[in-house]
Amino acid sequence: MSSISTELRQAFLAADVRPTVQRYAVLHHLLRDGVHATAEEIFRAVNRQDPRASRATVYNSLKSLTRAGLVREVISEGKAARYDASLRPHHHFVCERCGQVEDIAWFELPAGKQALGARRVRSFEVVFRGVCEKCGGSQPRTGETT
Amino acid sequence: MSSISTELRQAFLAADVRPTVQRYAVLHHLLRDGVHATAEEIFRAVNRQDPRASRATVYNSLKSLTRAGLVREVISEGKAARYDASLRPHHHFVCERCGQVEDIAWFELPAGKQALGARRVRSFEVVFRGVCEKCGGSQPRTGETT
DNA sequence: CGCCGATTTAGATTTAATCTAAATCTATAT
DNA sequence: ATATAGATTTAGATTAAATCTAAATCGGCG
Repeated sequence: MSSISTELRQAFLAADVRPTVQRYAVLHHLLRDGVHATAEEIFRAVNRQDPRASRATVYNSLKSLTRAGLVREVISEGKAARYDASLRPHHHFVCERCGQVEDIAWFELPAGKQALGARRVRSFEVVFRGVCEKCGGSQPRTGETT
Repeated sequence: MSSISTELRQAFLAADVRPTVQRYAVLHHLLRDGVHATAEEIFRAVNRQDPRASRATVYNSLKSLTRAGLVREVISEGKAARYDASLRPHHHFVCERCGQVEDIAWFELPAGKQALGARRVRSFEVVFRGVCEKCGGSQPRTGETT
């Protein structure tokens, strides 16, 4: 297994997180296109190859990475929390049928919406809910052959 | 204890949820201004007075009410899910320091943002993250006496 | 190289949520 | 009002998720 890439190493250092191979492995898995994994899934994925990481370390890593802003917890339907890499901002769509969470291209809010009284807003995201394409999506009830 | 109010009874029937006293008690607690309670908190609150509800019933009720759209699960910091009554739409603000979730007045998204390809969007909400007023909020770093 | 504090580890523990099967309740028809 | 069928509630057991513990290891720095 190769060492931690310079690019990610930079991200770790900039975020003041010690770059360990385990943390790297966790982030690496989440970086795979559109993955919204649970801690358990990450644990299994990471342990299919080197370096390994115990369950506790996966949780610890997710916590460090989340605190650092490299990862964030996404809205989840089930009980187990799901995470994704948050290097690029994006919104989310949650399917009410299958529970799948999809990434939505980033867009800004109308000016002024980010000012919320005396609160300091550091980030935001829009969470859409509905029916995904695979579960029915558009075509409300057209083309039904019955 | 009085019976289920006509108003809520209507909401239950319209949503096709059988109006039981336990479900009413759960919703009633969430209706108290700005409450974002966990199942455990609702369980304790409900059991301080009649009618009582078992833990399982609190979970069952939350599930029915959520499916019916009378209640929704809010973004939560900790592990236990939190719920609020969703009779009126609103957005959320999550404090990264204390974990508190606050309601934000409703506003629409710029036209066109609700169309997400072949997905059918049924609802959405904006989740802001940052520091709440009590934890520091604005005044970035003014008045520090050091 | 050798030290110190941060990190990792396996397994136990705690906490949250679900399941089970029997008892009870609600809506509807009589 | 009473009977009936199916939904709901219940206490407690069970499963699943996340955290904790204390010892071993690692990474960065002198």
